[in-house]
Amino acid sequence: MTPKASTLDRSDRKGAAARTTGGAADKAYRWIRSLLVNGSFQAGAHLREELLASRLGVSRTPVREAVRRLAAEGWLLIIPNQGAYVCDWSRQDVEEVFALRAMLEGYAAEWAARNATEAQIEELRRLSARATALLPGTPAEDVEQIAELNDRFHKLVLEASGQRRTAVTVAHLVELPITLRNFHQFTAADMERSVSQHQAVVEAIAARDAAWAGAVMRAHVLSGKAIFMERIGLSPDSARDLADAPAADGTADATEDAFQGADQRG
Amino acid sequence: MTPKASTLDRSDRKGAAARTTGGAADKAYRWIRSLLVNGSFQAGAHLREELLASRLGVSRTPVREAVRRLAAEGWLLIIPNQGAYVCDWSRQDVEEVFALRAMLEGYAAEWAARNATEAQIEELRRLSARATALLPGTPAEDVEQIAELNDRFHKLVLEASGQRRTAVTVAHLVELPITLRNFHQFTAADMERSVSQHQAVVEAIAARDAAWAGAVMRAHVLSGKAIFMERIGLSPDSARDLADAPAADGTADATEDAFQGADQRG
DNA sequence: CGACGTATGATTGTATACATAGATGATTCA
DNA sequence: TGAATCATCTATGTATACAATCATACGTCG
Repeated sequence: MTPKASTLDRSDRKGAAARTTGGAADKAYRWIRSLLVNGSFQAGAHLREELLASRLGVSRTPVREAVRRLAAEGWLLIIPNQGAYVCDWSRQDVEEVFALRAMLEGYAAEWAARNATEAQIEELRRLSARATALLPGTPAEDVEQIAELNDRFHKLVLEASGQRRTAVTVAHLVELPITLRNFHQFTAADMERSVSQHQAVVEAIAARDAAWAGAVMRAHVLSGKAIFMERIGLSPDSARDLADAPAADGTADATEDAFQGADQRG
Repeated sequence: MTPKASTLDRSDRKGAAARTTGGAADKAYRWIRSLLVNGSFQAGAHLREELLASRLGVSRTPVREAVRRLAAEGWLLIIPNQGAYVCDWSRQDVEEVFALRAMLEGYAAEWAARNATEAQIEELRRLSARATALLPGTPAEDVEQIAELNDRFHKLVLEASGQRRTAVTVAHLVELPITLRNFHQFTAADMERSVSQHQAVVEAIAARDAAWAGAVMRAHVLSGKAIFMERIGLSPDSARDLADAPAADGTADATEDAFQGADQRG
């Protein structure tokens, strides 16, 4: 069998084909990414290829590939002949990402209302219901679960839309530190509202009402933005930038420490 | 000096710092990309690292990096342990890209109306005027010029918007075979309309009317889509897909031939 | 005759070694 | 003392060699 499917599953396929045990490059990618997600690196930190490689027990080659991939996805900034630095995010960047997500996911929701299969709608209902069930307690551990359900919900809407380029584009935007760590900042009330909004999205899609679905989804995303901007102060504008971190006050040590909290699920 | 600037100039910076003579990886990237742009590879063709490397006189390592980058940008599809294949584009994909561009560039135009400096507006006027001046003749060579002006115009609007993530996102969408090769399909009338639409965009931005600017830009992009969908028949649906090309009817030879037309500006 | 299992060849994936550019620190001169 | 230059050193960039994996083709078995 030769390659089928035009375009889409680029990343999906790679992830799928190489499952969990895939190549060393994928392992390195997932590992470094997990470190970035849970904020183990401070913004502006310099990632050294050899250090990462030795930590993972692989050579620099696959680490290099992983780093390049992460840079392409917006996690890292690569300066030629100098290395990879953890990106910092200004208030402007954050607002923009949410605005883009609102547009794109709203668009996807419209198409999902037209194209979703009954099975997909049912699955959306189930995800929504499971999140609802987890709401009352929210004993810290469940937050992780809800975040996971939230993630799957949004991905499923994108998939159900049939708009493949949109899905890929959104994936690049969503896979950002802020967005991922976002959910942990939600209060119980916030999560309750988020879950009920998901229900509204399902309802709109099930009713095959594209305009409604789009509007609800846009509102949902922007509502998340509002919560996020409120919770995280994110210093007034542009925050601190990468400038002085690199090697001044022992960033190397900080980088060292970062590895300890890592989940090496390889 | 340590890294400044948050986020944005990721790719820009790399391109800038490594100018034209940069590293071998950049050279390979530009070379392969140019081959993809002018359609030297047929859809579904299998790109072999070693062949590309020997053609360019470098090792596989930088070629590998270039290929991964192009895959991340949507030009190629990488299948683990198998290689990189040139992506094919279905009618669905094309329509989607235009729809996304309309949304994103419309959004950018709105912000450009708010944030553009007088100098930027003046530059937009100049670009628009130069394109108008080239219109009458359009002796095949000028088409290239107009396409170039068109490109700069759109990029400048994105820049003037101050929305950096949007600019990066659009760049990923625009840098697609169809979009690039699009302009060559325009008739004289098409180009005339396109140029006049640019003028309208400038007018709206200069008037600081965000809603107007956004609407005009969206109309402009979708108008381009209409022309494109009409000119290129793009077989009814999904076109041919990658299936049977790889090695059946001498794809290797086709790949060989592709290199001859390449502009090695390295 | 068809299908499955196996062997071979080609290509990608990874490791290691070397070249090169940038940063850091010392040294020297004004 | 300050600044500029140069040497050294670290980390990235590239080349090469080796290992693993997949596709193709053949042979054998049912």
